[in-house]
Amino acid sequence: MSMIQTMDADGGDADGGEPLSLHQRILSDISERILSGAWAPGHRIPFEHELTAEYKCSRMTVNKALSQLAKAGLIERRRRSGSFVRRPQSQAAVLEIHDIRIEVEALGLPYRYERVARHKRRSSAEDRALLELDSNGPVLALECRHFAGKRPFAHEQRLINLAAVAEAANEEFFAVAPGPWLIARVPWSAAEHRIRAVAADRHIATALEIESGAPCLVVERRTWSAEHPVTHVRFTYAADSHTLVARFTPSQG
Amino acid sequence: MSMIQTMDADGGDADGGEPLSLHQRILSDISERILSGAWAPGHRIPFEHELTAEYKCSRMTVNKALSQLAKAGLIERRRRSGSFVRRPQSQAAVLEIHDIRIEVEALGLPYRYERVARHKRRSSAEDRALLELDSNGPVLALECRHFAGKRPFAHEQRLINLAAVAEAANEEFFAVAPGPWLIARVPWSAAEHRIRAVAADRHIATALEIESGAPCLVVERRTWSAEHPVTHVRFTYAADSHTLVARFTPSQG
DNA sequence: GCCGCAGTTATGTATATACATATTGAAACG
DNA sequence: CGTTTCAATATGTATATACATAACTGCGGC
Repeated sequence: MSMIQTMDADGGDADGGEPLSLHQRILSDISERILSGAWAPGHRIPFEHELTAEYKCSRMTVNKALSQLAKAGLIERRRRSGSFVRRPQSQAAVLEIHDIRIEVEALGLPYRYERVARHKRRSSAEDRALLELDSNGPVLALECRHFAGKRPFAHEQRLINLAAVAEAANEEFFAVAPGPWLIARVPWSAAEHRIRAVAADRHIATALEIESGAPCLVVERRTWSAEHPVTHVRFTYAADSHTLVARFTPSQG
Repeated sequence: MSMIQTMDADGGDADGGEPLSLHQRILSDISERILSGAWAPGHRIPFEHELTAEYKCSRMTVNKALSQLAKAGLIERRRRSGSFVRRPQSQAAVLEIHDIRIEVEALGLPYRYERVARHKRRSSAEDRALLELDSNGPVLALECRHFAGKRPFAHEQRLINLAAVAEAANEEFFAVAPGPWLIARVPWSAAEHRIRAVAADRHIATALEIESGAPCLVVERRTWSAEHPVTHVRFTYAADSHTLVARFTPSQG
């Protein structure tokens, strides 16, 4: 009894070896077999009590690993029946959307920000549609440009709901871009992004110094914090200046 | 002693009440306070032993909740110091990329698939660059169209690595689109997506029945299974036919 | 043969306990 | 006064145990 886990060289595969906890090792062993295809979708993975015997550990430890695999969507657990490898369903990918300064500096180019216009106004019907706002409270409308080197990199059109972020009314946004300013102030938020291609209209074409009608990538983001609409922003990129990258790696717990 | 958890009406907030487990309730209580801004970034959340007293449960139960919050990125845990609300960093969003049939049918339009061309060949240098392939093994190159009603909805150019998916060599892809065919066969995969705007060239313009030079959304996907390149696919959509949607909700346990 | 009621089984959740580990703050010491 | 040491503390991981719950199995009664 007791025995409280010494966990040194046995098992035998003697691979690299930063100190992984046991449940993490179980998790990665199993997910590797699933991702390699050794255990195909539908395959029943060993019962908890079998893994308990294999790894000489308690059921809680095995359970921790399997619960995480289930939450990650790699397996499905059914009482009385066991745990089964799921078949991959919707292709989901994680899209990381960084601050534009970061994007530009990652290209090795100097970043510059310019505020083009700023209007405080009572929200129009169009504003309310973009922000998904009920009341006709005040909003701040901003137009900005982000440069990579000498060339315009992105055009930004933004609405800020002043009912949610009152302090924005006192900020000119000459020096700070509204994105980082909001991130520093609004604690945690949910967001929805819409991505599409458009032809540049005259206004955008001038702002981005491209031809009217040229293809552009548009990323629109709507942001909520604590259920309240905070901001709506539309970024427009010239076709050749920007590519979004999204990755998906199942689990990697 | 024992007491093994009866867990009925106390606490007092008497809200809705589908049967949440205790650690889930702790988790959602805390994440609500973080997301509402009540606990701002940097705030120290109660110690495990304090929550233990508040919820009258064991430390393991509290620990389970806090560990999950840490893994979800909402809090940061430091030994000896406590757990702290993190400040949100990179805006990350989950982009769900469904099968095109699903996308089209979600619009309420009839879906039709058409195979335009199919070539089996030894991989060219360009093929190898797209697939990130080392050897010059055989590949299958496909060109297809997806229709929504009478109009072309998307154009698909695909390479399949026949070293990874040998059976594809025997499939004509007249009736089945390569996407669903592969998903049913390749167990689990990692993927990388690149999204950008382009102007339609002559070939694409003809295929999508749009004007040459019109803006298009391009989604490229590279897929691996068990570290081996499986397929590279480029979908091209006419600007007005398609919008990608990505959502981000922090945590949601 | 069919239906309902146990019993069995695997997972789900929780407890009390034990020991490991990183970190901090204060006491002891040169 | 600065440095080293040490104990206190909060989290990290694991154990053994207990009971709950869902779902499948088979048995018995009709």
